[in-house]
Amino acid sequence: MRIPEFNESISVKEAREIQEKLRKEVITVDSYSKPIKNLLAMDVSYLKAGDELGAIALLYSYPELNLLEESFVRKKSTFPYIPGLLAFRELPPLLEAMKGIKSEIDILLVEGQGIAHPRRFGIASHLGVLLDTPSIGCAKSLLWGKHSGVEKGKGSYAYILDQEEIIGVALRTREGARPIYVSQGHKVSLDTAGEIVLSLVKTYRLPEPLRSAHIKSKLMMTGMV
DNA sequence: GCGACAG
DNA sequence: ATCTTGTCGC
Repeated sequence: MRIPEFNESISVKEAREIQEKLRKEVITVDSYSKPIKNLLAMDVSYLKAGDELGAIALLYSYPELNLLEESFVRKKSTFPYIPGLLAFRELPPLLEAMKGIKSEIDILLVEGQGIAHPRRFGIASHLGVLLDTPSIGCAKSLLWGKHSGVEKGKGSYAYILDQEEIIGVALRTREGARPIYVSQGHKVSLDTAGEIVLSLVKTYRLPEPLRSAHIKSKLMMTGMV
């Protein structure tokens, strides 16, 4: 898979303009032909002190979830964390990590929002559009929109709304745990995104691939491995 | 001005 | 995101 260049020296204003321009490319209906046979889980970890980011990409077979490939890179941060502009901070290292993955990728699972974003262009949508690959956004907390209460049982959900528009789902993946926030990244419908995420949940709140990515990137970053 | 605010 | 042990609750 060819990885595009990413302009890392832009202003906050330009970043928002890029989102407004690229949001037009997002496709929010299922738009892939071949069955999904693998999935790339991606996450970024930090160190308490310092300005380095550690990005990891784990390729799993789907739906068996056997780890097929793994790539990790460290990179200096070039953009601050600003709500709504997370992609400009984390995409550079994530794209770098993807260069270490040899196989063709069927779908991307990204830590963060898809279209559940003020400009409908969270990091998962951004990555999906740049690579023209189906992607799903999966976040641990809400950035944009409102939702009603979610029933107690696993699999229950409530739509995330911005006015009248549905921009994602608050999905209960485990009883007694707060819901997670799933939204279309690119080329997948909300239904499909929710179904895939739920199929990846085993024992914990987070889907297994993202949970592993969290743990592994943290270990790599702290030099524990 | 006030409140909200992915990682 | 990150700093951190025990502890309350199902």
